[in-house]
Amino acid sequence: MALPHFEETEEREAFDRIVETLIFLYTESRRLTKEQARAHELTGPQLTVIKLLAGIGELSLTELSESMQTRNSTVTGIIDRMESADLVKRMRSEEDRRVVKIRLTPKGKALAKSVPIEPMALFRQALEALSPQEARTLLKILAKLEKSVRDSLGGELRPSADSTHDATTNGARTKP
Amino acid sequence: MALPHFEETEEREAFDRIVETLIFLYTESRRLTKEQARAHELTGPQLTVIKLLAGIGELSLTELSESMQTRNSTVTGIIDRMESADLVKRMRSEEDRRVVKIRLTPKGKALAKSVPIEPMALFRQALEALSPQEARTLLKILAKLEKSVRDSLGGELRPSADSTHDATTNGARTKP
DNA sequence: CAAGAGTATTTCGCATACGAAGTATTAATG
DNA sequence: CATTAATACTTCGTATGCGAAATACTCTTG
Repeated sequence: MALPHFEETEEREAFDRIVETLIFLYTESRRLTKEQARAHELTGPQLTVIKLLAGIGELSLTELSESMQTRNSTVTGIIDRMESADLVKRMRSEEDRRVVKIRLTPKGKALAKSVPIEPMALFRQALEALSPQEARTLLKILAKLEKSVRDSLGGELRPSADSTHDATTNGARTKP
Repeated sequence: MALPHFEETEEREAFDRIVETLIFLYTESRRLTKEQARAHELTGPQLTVIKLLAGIGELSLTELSESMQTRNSTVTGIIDRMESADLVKRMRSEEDRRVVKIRLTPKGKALAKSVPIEPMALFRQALEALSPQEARTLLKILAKLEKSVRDSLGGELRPSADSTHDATTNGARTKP
């Protein structure tokens, strides 16, 4: 417990800078995604929905909300607006009538093909500045942080999110 | 240009996971900050404002919005609500009458002292799981990413943000 | 010093984003 | 089989968060 005071302060500064930079990267990527999506009459989250559905075909509302790391009530609104714009349609599941399946309409599919932008493209592009070695190291450290966060959150986490890594996330994986 | 196809795919996967994890860390930290702030009748951004002002004393609206990495119009609303709650007060600057200076009220100061939570506390706490070596490496890689993003954004960035590192950010630095 | 360019904030409309409560449906329990 | 618990969504109210336009003021130039 007798850590030199100097190093402790230095570490605090480093932590501050890490948090700061992380917020910058996230915020700026999001902002640019939104701006680019706007050129195609879409919002950021709507672009994410389109890319997710184009890759997978059909998702329930809950699957969508988990992939996008938001709550169901948020996605309900997004899908409402996309349905009004005829980009997407809702269908009740046959097996479980509580479930709503969401699919692209022809218009939605056409749009998915014509829009080249990936969600969080800015961030992806920035990653190419890293050497493969650095990318691996970054991933390893982030995974450790993720584990630490999940442990400290304990039971508070959304149920599905704690298994492996299949939450497809905002970063719409075009081909699963 | 003749990279083995295998490695290229692998790298894409790694990029996806990095983006995914980053979003997870940001989103979950934000969510918990909000939840904890609520115990003190505050929202997440309001907590950030309070911690920033408690550390520095007085900030203009633009300084606040840069520190929080949001737009002026967003902060106007946050300050409106905080002013209604008597947590903060607006004062016109003497030197430049366009500028609005924002300060804590006595009630705001009291609250700042009684609330132990730092914004993004979850994320800060997770950082302690890293070794000093890992923290240094993470910071270095994130800095590289930040530079890459700033370069590709070019002139699009908010003017003040490209100087050094004084943007205090969401991660309210209590003592400047 | 007057006209125009530039800056700081606000206002407005819209789209997330969240939690709490409500509804419909399915599963679990006795 | 009837309750009760659990799950999937929706609805509602509130708070961001953003860009575009308006307002008020300051700085430049001629």
